[in-house]
Amino acid sequence: MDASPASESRSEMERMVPYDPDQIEPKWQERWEAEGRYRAGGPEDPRPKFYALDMFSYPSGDLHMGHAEAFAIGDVLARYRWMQGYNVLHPIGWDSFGLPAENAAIKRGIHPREWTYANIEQQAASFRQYGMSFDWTRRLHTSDPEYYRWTQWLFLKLFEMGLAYRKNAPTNWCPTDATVLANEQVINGLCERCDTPVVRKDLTQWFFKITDYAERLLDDMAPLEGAWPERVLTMQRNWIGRSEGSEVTFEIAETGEAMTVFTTRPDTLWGVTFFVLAPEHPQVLALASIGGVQDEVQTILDRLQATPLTNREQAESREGVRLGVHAVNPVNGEKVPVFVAPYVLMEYGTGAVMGVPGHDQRDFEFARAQGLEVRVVIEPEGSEGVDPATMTEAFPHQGVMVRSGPFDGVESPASIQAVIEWLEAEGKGRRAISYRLRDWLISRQRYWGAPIPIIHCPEHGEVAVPEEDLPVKLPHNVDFSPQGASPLATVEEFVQASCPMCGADARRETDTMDTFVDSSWYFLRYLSPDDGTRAFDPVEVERWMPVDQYTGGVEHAILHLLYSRFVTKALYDAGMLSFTEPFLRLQNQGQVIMQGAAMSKSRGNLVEFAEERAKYGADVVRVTMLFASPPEDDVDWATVSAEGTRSWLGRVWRAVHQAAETSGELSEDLRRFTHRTISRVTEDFDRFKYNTAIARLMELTTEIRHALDAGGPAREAAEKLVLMLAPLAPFLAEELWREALGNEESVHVQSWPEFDEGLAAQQRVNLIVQVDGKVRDRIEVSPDIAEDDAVALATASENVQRHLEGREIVRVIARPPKLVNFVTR
RNA sequence: GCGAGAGUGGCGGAACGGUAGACGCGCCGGCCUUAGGAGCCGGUGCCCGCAAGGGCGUGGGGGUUCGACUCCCCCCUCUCGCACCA
Repeated sequence: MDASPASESRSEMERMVPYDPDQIEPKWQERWEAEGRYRAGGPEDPRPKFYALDMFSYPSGDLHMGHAEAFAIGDVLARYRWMQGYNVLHPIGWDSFGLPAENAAIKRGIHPREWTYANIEQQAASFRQYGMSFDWTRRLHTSDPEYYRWTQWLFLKLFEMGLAYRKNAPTNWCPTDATVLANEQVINGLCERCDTPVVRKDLTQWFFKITDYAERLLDDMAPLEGAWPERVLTMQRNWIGRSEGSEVTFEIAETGEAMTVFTTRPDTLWGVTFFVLAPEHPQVLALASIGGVQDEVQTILDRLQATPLTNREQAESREGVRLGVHAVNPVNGEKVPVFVAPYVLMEYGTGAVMGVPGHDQRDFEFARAQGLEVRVVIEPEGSEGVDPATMTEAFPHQGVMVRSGPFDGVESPASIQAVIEWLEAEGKGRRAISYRLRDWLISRQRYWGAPIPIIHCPEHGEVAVPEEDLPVKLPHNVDFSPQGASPLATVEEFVQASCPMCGADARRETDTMDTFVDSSWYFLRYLSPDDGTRAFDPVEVERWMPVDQYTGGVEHAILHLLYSRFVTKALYDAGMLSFTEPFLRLQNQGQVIMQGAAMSKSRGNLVEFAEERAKYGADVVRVTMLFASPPEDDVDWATVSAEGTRSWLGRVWRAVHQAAETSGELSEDLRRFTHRTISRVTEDFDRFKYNTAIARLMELTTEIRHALDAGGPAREAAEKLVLMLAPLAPFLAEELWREALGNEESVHVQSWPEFDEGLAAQQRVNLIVQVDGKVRDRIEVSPDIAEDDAVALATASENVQRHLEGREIVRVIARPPKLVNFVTR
């Protein structure tokens, strides 16, 4: 290779200022801000709208590389849509209520508010340094009274609709910290903070009736198919856990009271040999007294009471207490013994099950442990009978009904339907659907959250705080160290209230709301963040919603996304929204891990965004993240090369500067390559495949380099390169666009480059010639080569001739211009 | 156990059923340099061969096809969710 290109670029380099992010990034950040560059257009804006939403940040500290990944992906899309001519709304806010603020405050002796807002400021500064195209005028924090006022309004709305209610429920309780813990805060049965074994405690709690929406939450997933990641939809489906079956009513022989069970297999009713109640079932103690076994039952209850909800070992045992009463099987009048056993859960179905040991593994194990009869009433088709005495496990599959009275010989699955219809006709049961989904427990005995706007009146019970009295403000000076009750209960002036209905002395609710309530509607608040008269402006909501693209981590696959969907449907039912699904498309980005492990402070492998940014610059961090893998895959920061990215952006820097000095028509080759690149990069952007888009841009950079080294013009190609680089490396692109290429206007208001189909098409392609499927030659041909010509060329190939020697061609597969395959014998 | 997804060079990763490994990291060689951890040019799946060329290669085994990383069946491994859901 000739040495002169190298020396040429060397002299260029000596004249040229080197690529230095520190010199360009702060400058543009300030100017964009001053120009209001990313403010969404108002109602008069004629462009089509695009609502690009990123899952907002929890202010637990400064940004780390996980944020860098997630927000880079969201930002590239927003910038790309701007360039495509959309009016883009790309807001940012903070999910700023929550337990970590309290924990940090307790640990450091500062107020949660101080800690929270200091972190927010730090994150906001980092976002700016990162080049995020946020509309800062819409910024919100869920812990601001101006925001949580409307979270309280939402609560009242649901309360009014009968969707918010209070009931007694078991919770996780840490005896040392004297507080309730979320399930996530119980690690292996221990309190995450003090390692004390967690126990169960029944408390009266507020719930949202999300179970009323189970069916719709399921049905409305249909249009999300293909637009949301499949696994998120699957997780939501599993979480809702719909089971079809029937309810069947048994009768307690000794008392005559009805006892209903839910079963998905009513075709096994003739195999019932016992009946089991959950220990917490409300009838248990009364029934136990009949058989005189209250003490045994109480022992189980006490032990359960001391067992954390998350500890399942307890329930895996097959212990149980015979209550001494009997249940009458409605299908055959048989009396079977009633037990109480911890393997039956109060939370699912009716808290009572019919015991069918022949066809349910848990029932089978229980029967063996308790010495109960196992009866086979379903047999595999064509089997000559199963002996219960020698069974080692239940037969839970479908089959033919036997020993089932009128249903003998009926096969499943039709048998299930037949039995249900028969039960309904006989008045012994009915078709039923059971869900795994429970109501959403939203009360927290915590300080740093939105107070629940309810007043407890001795006369009128739970009374809504009148809307005009909102917000119910969080008092500032509160001892928020864990006491057992909500810290707000210790603030007498907060608690004291008068009943809005009768004016009598009353007490304010002291629980605060789960932070998932805050985040279940924030995407609506962005649309009119300063409206002091209502939660959201319906006109703006009509204009912007639903969200066109939602970007965030899979960790919210269930909770946040399910809650937001629920709240949207509830507001639709309230007549306040015209749509029932908030997010049209969902994009999950992968996690950023470090040396094969999830990043965490405790593991000591947390990579701070600020450090990487200081080392490489924002553009390099962005591009490195995006180039490492497709957005949905995990990225191990230890295995990616920011150095490689920096060196590429340096090449871009030099090539564009040098190309800017050239003028005139591009060479045919470079022009075609440029158009081809635009075509492919556009396609990659549309598929969110930023990694391959960057690879294409790297190739274009190399082509420009070659053209320059050959002394040819490259300016036009460099311009296109910079335009396509703009969403990915916004600072560098802006600097090159305005300074090196000398444009007046920002690169970020330019249109995405167009390409000419004809030019983008390849003018020479490789014709693959195969003999029996093995590649024997590659011939460069025109893309519009005729089949005959292709076969002729292929036949003429020397190497192909060698392989055809002595063989008979039985078939020729020709797919011009790509392939000719000779099939021989 | 159930459900979902994934297994491709030393590494991150590319490949409408049609050139496997684009692009990058790393490594090797060259150029330029007083020097270079800068830049530029080239090479780089494994094996045989000076080369031309050939053989083998996408977790394993079958199948469909002229042709399979890609589609179908069975198996193995890994990751992630859920997990006594009656």
